[in-house]
Amino acid sequence: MAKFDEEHIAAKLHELEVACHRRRLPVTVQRRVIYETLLRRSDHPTADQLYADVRRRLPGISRTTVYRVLETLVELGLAMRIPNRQAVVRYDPNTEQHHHVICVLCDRVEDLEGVPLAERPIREQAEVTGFEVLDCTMVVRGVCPDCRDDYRRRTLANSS
Amino acid sequence: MAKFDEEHIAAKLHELEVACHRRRLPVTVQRRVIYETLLRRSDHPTADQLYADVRRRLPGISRTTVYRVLETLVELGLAMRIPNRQAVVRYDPNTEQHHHVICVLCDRVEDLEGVPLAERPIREQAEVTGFEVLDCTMVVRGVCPDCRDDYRRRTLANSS
DNA sequence: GTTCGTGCAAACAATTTGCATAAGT
DNA sequence: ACTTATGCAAATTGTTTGCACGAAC
Repeated sequence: MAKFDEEHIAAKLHELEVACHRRRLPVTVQRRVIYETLLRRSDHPTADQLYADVRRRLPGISRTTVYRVLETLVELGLAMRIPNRQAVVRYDPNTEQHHHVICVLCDRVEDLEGVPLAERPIREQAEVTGFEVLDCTMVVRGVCPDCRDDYRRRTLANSS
Repeated sequence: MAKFDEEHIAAKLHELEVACHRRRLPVTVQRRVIYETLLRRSDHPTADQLYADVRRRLPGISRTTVYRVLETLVELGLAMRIPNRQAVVRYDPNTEQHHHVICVLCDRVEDLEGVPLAERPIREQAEVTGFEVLDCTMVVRGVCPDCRDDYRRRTLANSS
């Protein structure tokens, strides 16, 4: 799995180069390191979490750059923003269609793979509104295992 | 339709009173006016848009109160937050299950009613991750009619 | 009368912008 | 050489908090 990961990361970094060349954007160290850092995390980090992480390899990097590079990655189709309930953007390097569960208490995000979505009816309905559909994602709100006890406690307190 | 709307709004305002009593929360003017204003809009307003609107009826109201009351409405189950790509929260007084299309350019939100979602497989998959599922919504990203030309123009420019 | 809400001002956090400098091509 | 990105500091935006006063039960 480790070897596969390295191969996977190398392949993805190559994709970054190709995408940059196609758009005539320079392949900077920052872009490479930020993308690689994002690829190595599976926890859908926020820009600030990535900043803290990237800083260890590039101590001089600025927070601004992290924000800017992440948006560039989104434009290049190499990352996606996850819509979440808080006013913090989270990023995911997996741009294949998949869904997310978000904990309503701690805001943790988890992937839901292998749920083929019946997109057809949604696309059709969306086109009734005049929208041109780009993609659809399921956002599942829930309570993660770590917060379950806390959640039960609160719910009981409210219904009293 | 107008008469129905008024009846509908009266019924919903009554729901607010019931919900407040049940939780032993005072039914304040602000709560009533903010909820009614939200009910009369179908554009999924942000807290700030509602503030501007509510101000006309309650000139002395503070922005803080609008934010606080909206969160109370969510807790009471009378409104829901819509996850959107920007760092701005939007509110919807329709708490029935329904989905949303969001314009990637202007961030406008439209309802998608009548798309029965096959929730079963999603819930099952979510429970594999250990999450207790509360609800699931489809988030469709797309381009609204007003932004379509702009979008086509940008896309062509990028692929050149 | 007691509890909870409201308004204000100030704090905060996440994100964006303008501009001079430094890299990448 | 030329273009585009980067780093810094400052500005902006959306939202939250502490506290004194006022309204609802």
